[in-house]
Amino acid sequence: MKLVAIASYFEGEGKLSHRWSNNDEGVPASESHGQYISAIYRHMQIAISAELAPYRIGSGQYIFLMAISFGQPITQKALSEKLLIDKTTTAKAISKLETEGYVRREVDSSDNRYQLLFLTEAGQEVVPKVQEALARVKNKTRRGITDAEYDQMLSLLKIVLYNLTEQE
Amino acid sequence: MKLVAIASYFEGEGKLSHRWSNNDEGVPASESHGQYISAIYRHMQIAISAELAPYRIGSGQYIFLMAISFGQPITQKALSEKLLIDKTTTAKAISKLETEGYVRREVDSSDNRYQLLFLTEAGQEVVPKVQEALARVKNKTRRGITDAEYDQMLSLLKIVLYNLTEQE
DNA sequence: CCATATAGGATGTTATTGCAACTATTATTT
DNA sequence: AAATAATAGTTGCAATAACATCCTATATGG
Repeated sequence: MKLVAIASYFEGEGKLSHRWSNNDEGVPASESHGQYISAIYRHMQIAISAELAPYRIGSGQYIFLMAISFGQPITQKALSEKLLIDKTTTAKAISKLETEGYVRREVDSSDNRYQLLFLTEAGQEVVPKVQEALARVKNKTRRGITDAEYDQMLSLLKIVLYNLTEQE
Repeated sequence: MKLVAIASYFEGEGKLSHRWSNNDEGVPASESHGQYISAIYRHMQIAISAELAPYRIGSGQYIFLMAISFGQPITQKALSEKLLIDKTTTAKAISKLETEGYVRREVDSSDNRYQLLFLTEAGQEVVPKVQEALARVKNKTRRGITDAEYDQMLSLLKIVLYNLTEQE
């Protein structure tokens, strides 16, 4: 896939704006974050899939692997809430990670509804490699952005997410 | 789907940070935009799907409808490049819009490989409604963000997208 | 104690998306 | 002019993700 032009259908013939080509009037009021969020999401999926292919981990599974490694054991329900992902999506991602041998399920003996999730040995071993791969993608995509700007962007993204998920 | 907790697996037990709960040291270095981009993307898809359901337009089609309305006629190839979307995805989205009666295909007589895309009458009529629906989602999600901050966020998102798509 | 409600997961289906491979048309090369 | 390249689009397949629904286990109300 050749990526040539802009992401905004509001900009007509314009090219993807880089920092230095932003005009002085700022971003047009008609522009929306949605288009950029969407394009960034899709292309990050592509980049991460390529990075993690050697470990047979897809772009739909790595977040769960990382979350489990952060605080195991954890239940699927807790994962879903933490990552704001539907519980059925979580169930299927965990199944794949289990099939690949990275995650182990164990029924909580105090409440048989719960399945506690642990990393296997293979899981423990692969986590650092996944972290490195994710860091590579992150560093590539934030080139030319200062720490302060990056922090600001994250703060704003958090507000957007909050507005999307916490309202009425 | 109940959305309760945080989006970051780096934050442990923390809750989704709102502007006012950001600590003074700023965002931890380990946090990444990826998780927020992903969550925002998925929840925007949900919100937009709900808004556009009455018109039988899915979250995968509205961008194409808007882009066609912006500058018709246009080819699928041009749409794909403009929106940074794979051409096969474009083909399928256009098929749906055609089935719903919003878009019309016409072979370019000067080069039979091209199919020029136009809005139908129904398409012309639905576009303003789609714009309103998108504006509702946009306005909801940018509550509490000033114009200047929003502009800054878009500028930074553009850099991220540029880094993802224009590098080697 | 039993009926109902609630909670955690699993399964089936559908929509979005990208890749590989293909067809058809135009452009280029020899 | 014939063979080969390149271009626009389509089709088949697989992965991600959500919704509806169901199952099982625990909690709660009568």
